Amino acid sequence: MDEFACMRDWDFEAIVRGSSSGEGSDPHQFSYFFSQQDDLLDSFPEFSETTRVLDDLEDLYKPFYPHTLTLPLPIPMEMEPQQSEDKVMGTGGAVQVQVPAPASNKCKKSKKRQNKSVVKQVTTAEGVDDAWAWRKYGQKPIKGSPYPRSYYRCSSSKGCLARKQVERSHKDPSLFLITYTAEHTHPHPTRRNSLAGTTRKNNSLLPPPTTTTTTTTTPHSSSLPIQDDDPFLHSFDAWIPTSDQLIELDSQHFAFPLP
DNA sequence: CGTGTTTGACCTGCGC
DNA sequence: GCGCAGGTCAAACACG
Repeated sequence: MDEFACMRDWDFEAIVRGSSSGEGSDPHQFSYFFSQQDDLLDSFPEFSETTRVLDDLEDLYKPFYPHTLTLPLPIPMEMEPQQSEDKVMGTGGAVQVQVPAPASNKCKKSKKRQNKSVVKQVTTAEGVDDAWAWRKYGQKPIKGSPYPRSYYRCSSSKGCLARKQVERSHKDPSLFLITYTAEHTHPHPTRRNSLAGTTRKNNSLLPPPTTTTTTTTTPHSSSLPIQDDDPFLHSFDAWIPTSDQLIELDSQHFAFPLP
């Protein structure tokens, strides 16, 4: 019937609001990330198509992550907010990798805003609240994936350019891939601006309305309705470190320190 | 009323 | 140049 009906069962806000918040940084996450990378690519075919991010990442980081693993943590956070091309950090069971900017036109499929992004892989089991407030501004179905991609921008501060994209792995629905773009231009907020409008109708912590999908599949719609039925909804926010929160591992690589 | 989500339309980059 | 796909805008609406 509605091919995309299943999408409604996946609430991306679960990840947007959720994900890690900087604790539990485990260097082994890096190895996990790369060991999972093939699967990750399978899970996100559109990723392997639209960007060569992960390939680049592997090339870039494989020589480095053993070094990262041996890093004594915590590390004094004294680094200048360097705008490095790529950074690496791991938080709260999630894996984050700063995606290097594609070299000029090397990446054919690269679109705008490829300049600076962090790819973060998280699972639904992860979730610690974070004070970043994200405002959803779009959702699009992604070719090759049954799950739509959601687009969020930081609403903690006006003018903040931080954005993130959230999409779910169709192979392993417990995995989400969050891509951060740009950095927050403001201090980490202690609390949200407001909770108004954060939930709609059938919300959050309610159990899924067993196949009550009021299909509004507009043939040409770029957006798909989703249900707020994810138990992790509102439970946490995704976290993205500012440049001054990162620890420089070498001239190009960074990690976030354990608390 | 302020802030959030939803969603159709529009914009832009890329491949053919 | 055209079509496709991804990314963004903005109006309408929901919620506290």
